[in-house]
Amino acid sequence: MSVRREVFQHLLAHYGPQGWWPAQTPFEVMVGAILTQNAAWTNVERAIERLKEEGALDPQVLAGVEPTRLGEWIRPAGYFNVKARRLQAFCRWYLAQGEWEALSRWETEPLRRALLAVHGVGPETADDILLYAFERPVFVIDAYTRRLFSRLGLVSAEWDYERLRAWFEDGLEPDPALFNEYHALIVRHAKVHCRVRPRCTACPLQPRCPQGRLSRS
DNA sequence: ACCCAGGGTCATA
DNA sequence: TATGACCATGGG
Repeated sequence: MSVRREVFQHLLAHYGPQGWWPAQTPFEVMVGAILTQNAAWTNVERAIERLKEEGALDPQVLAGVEPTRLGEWIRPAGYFNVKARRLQAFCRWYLAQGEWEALSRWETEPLRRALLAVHGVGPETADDILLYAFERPVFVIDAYTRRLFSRLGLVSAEWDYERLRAWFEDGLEPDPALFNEYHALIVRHAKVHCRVRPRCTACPLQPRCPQGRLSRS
């Protein structure tokens, strides 16, 4: 069994299933993936709740609304002017491609490249969408994943996004449910254990639990 | 007061 | 290709 699989088993045994992505529809996943860029999820929840209240959790509505008004709706998520433009750029593309039903028939690689070509969608956001909205076996790399696995000594801190993603995908079965749970568990471990309990007395990854802060690059 | 949060774009060298 | 500035709210 690969070490990638072992770490997963430890995390799952310790924290249990995380039930990601917390959304009712694939489109809500996509909106959340853009809104959560460098933002706390609790703030994103407020923004999404507001969109629901406004009847605006819909690509047609989001694409057509006045940008300043959309900015007010999503203000709690931070960077609201930037994210209003990103949401609208995404929705225009999403509608032009025929929404989820048409996009779900694309192969994963072309779909990934198309997502990356949308303004405001970078590698992590694209992979969030591929994994959690389209259930494709794509491993999401975030700052927590880098920190955890580099401090475990399993990867180098110098590796770029694509190399890290390939390392995970090459060492695991290409199972969307596995990748779903794994990424969620990494986020849970970073938040609940390393930040809230910095002394690390009951770490599921003993004896080398990674601690410390994320360096702001 | 500072640090961080489920990042990405753009200008510059 | 690789840094750095910039975006902005809310919680600990």
